[in-house]
Amino acid sequence: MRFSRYFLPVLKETPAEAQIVSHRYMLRAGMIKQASAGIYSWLPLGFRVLRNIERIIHEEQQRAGHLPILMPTLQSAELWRESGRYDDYGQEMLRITDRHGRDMLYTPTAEELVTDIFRAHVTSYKDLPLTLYQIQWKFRDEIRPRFGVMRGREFYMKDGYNFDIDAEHALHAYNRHMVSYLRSYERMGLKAIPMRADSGPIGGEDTHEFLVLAETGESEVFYDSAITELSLGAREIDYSDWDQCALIAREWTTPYARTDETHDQALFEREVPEERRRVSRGIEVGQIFYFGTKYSAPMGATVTNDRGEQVPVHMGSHGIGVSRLVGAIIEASHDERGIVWPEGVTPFHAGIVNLRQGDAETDRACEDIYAALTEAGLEPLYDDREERAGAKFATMDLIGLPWRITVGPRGLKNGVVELTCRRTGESEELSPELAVARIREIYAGS
RNA sequence: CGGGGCGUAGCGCAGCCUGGUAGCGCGUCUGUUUUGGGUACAGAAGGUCGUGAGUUCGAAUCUCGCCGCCCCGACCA
Repeated sequence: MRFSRYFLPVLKETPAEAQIVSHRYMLRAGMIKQASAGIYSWLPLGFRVLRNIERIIHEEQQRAGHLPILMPTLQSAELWRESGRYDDYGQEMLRITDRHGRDMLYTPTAEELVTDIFRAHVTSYKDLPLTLYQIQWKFRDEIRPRFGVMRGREFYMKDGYNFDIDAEHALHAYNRHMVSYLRSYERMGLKAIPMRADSGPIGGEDTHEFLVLAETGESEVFYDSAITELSLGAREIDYSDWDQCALIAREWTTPYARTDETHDQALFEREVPEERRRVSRGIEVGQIFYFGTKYSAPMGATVTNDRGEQVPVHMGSHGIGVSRLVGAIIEASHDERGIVWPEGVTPFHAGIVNLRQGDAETDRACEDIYAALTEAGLEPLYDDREERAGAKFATMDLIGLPWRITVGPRGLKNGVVELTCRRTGESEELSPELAVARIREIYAGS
């Protein structure tokens, strides 16, 4: 993409309403524009990141055997009366009346609708296990939206639902989700810690929240520092292997890690040696639940088991805040100059900075690099504006592309360009061909 | 919803107290200049002062209503 043909309205000054760093940078980098309180439009750069996160989640969900579907944002109140949540959910649920006076609502979550789909089509234990998920807009009429996309009223969320014949199978689904979530966050360059949590309005018995450590987090968290050392890395995972999933889940849930909701100071002090105790803040970026037959029983989502009995299915649900993750990643990865995107979610793989726009040789060198990267299946952002070097550098730093190739007449005289890592600030001079090769290497396999 | 604050050019703000018909910086446009970390000079465009009513000869400024946004609290992916 050429900067001159892109829509990237960067701001030099910070809009007054933005309080936290991710919100400030998202506005300054031209990623979002507020439409009203807690509701945002996504501009091209922000939309790219949102799509990248979404893509990773889709890939990891399907790798775990889960099936993507898409359910409507507007739902009839009827199903919600059936589960009893129409009255329970409270003011947070946005209620709408259609022209016939029918009660509708903008979905805050979709247990009812997915259960309705399930009971209409699944009748035998032989069709289990089944896990359906979607990535869809949700609306929760928060009392006080704030922090940009971190606590919007409208937000983009992955929500999944597993249906299993009994508690043991549902437990495997729970573990499987934990592993698939850990993998997803890792691919996004995030350290997200599963923490024992409260179930809130979803209800249920077992639940973990995934927290990204950041000073601006809304939850206070208490954990054993050992947990931040854990990593899935290149481990081969077989999602149909109950033991492997259970082992990984145990690995991540054994060290003490809880939010203020469930924190137990005495247990914390008993279990964790003092030098490993950490008290910090975290951003919730996902949660998984097992809630048994809470919805299946009242809504009649039953199957016939192998003894010919009608039994309600055991269910769980799982959510990842996709739009919130955009903010959370920035909170976890930025410096005083701007965003530092992890390679997994970056809106463009590399930036090309032309230091002497209009100089025939420099222009051509930039075009060649641009073509070579594009040829390699990568998406560069070429800053071809008539701007001074300083302005171009400042923009690149702000929008946070992890790699930058700087091309100027001075270097070209010696046959070199500069390759700079946004995270470390380290630069090296090398030939244009080598610079392209290095970038290809960095993104190989992703 | 309780408490606090704000709404003036695309963005950041001053002007309001003490009414006299709107200004600064950045950005934008034109030209010249400059070119390896937000260049300099000259010129230009751009505002129903959130909105409705009231007071007044006269309202951005005073009064009341409404709308919107932000911050603190109780709640949440």
